[in-house]
Amino acid sequence: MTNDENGSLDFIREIVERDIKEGKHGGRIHTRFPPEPNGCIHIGHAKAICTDFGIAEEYGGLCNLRFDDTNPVKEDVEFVEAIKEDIRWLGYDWGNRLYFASDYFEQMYLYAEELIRKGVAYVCDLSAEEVRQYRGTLTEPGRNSPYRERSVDENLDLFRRMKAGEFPDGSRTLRARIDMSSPNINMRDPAIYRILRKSHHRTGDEWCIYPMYDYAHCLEDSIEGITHSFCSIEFEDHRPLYDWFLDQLGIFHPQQIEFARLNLTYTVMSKRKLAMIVEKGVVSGWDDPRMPTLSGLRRRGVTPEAVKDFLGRIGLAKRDSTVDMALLEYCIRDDLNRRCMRLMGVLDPLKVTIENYPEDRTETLEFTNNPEDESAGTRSVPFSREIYIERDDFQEEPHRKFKRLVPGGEVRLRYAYYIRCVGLEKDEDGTVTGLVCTYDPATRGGDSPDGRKVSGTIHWVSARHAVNARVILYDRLFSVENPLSVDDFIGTINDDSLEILDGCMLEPAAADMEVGVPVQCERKGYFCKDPGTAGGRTVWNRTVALRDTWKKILRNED
RNA sequence: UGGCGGGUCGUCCAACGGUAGGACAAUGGACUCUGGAUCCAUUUAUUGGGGUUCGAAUCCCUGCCCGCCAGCCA
Repeated sequence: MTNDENGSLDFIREIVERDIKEGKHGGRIHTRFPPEPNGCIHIGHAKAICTDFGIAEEYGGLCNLRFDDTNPVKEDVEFVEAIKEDIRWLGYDWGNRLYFASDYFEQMYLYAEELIRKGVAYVCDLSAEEVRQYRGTLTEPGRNSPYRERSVDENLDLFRRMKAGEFPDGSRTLRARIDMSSPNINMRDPAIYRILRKSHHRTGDEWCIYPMYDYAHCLEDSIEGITHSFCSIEFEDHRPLYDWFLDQLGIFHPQQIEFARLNLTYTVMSKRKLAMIVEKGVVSGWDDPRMPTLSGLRRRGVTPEAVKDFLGRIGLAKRDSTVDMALLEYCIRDDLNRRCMRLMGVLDPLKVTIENYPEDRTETLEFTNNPEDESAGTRSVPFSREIYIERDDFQEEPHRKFKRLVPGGEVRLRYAYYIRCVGLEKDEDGTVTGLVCTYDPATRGGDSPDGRKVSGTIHWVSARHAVNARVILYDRLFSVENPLSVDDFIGTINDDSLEILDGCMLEPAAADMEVGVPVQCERKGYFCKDPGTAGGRTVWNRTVALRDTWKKILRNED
């Protein structure tokens, strides 16, 4: 993500380059990625990760990983390891700079006492409800708290007793003393500390007061010597507060810069909403291959390179936008096309008997592993009298533009032989249950010596050698571009987002494929082996389908 | 209706006072032992109105539209 598709710098990199040029912070670049450990990383977070880590990398700087764990009621250790794994998967390294906001609780407390001594923070006894009433509204100024004029000594005494656990949860807060009539509601004496008796995943019961985000975050950045603090656009009107705390304390002052978060069509990108569909069992978990989470994409077979390519293409700006899922799919195909080994896999098998091929014979044919990459070499694939082809590669009464197998017609079996359909078997319902074909021995390898052409080439698998597997087809999780445009976004879930196919027939090489490594099943799409199994058979996830021009032809006829 | 931030092809991003360009998508064609990939071509945009200027997407004024903010969440 050096720059965007145009070769021009995004506004953040412009700022960074200017700061380096002007020698700000001695030309030092130090960023941080500050996740709250309360959910899994999704591709929207990946945009932030690639901005934070990517920019540090590009400009010879450092990026810290810091868990922003200031709210023990929402956070959980289980997410800490998962988040670290996702960042590593993207290819980033925080070295020995793994931090937790909770590491700084003592220092933050000391800074708070300093604010009290300066007369810019006070202990307020108003209840949460009262605070709300005093705050005013968007159009009306707030009113000063009756506790706003307490003396420094009284505030200090009260704050220390808050810390000592003398007061019940929620009974008091420490607030910044700024301006209750500020048009920016964030500046209307925001809370700095709340009383909360909840065991913290790292500090246990050491604290019963916890700092609020606005107060904690700027301090965390300052303590770590962060030069550029990137965050999403909704924090823009928190920036005056970020700056205020730092200025009051007179400590190292990082620059907060906001950019637009990523939205994608046909999905949702909020931890809360993703958590909801996990909890409701709409998907199998955070790593369900339909989820926009990094663990979901990974399980589906998407590579970090594809994700990073995508992120590089969408750019970095302030205006809110919704990127077309088709672009992500393009990036995935583009990446996989170049790297993936090809395999023959028949998803909906139709048995073909080649009547002039000896019953007891098996021969070995050489297949190209990847036409895009000669170094990928070749492999041996067995051929025999009975094979499977894709059911929809045969049409008894062909569409006028159909180029595959038809009664009496000839087609090429990929890298094998020309075959001609000479008969078909049907059950009592008239459903085709098998085909009888003849092959031309002279076309071995797939070329005819007489130069005659066939209209199409289809894939196949030797019946006797096939690996029987379950294949799961995934589609977009939601049926509408913007699920949040309706009241009940759960109602727009795409009922066809998952399709289980049993009895799929894969060529023998499939058995040797590693879990999670995507391959291209020619003419069908990209697939990878899932960690799970079904009835002793392997399960394959479809990463993404190949572009399907045939489907488009049919669609455009309607 | 208070504040802050935004409005450029269908979508995303450029153009930083000097020819509005790229990518994806779409459409048409070429090629092809994957109806894949590749290649070529085509369609489509500066939020309205005023100004400043030789010249405005860009600067100014003024409408309009969109997003965010009234947690003791982050």
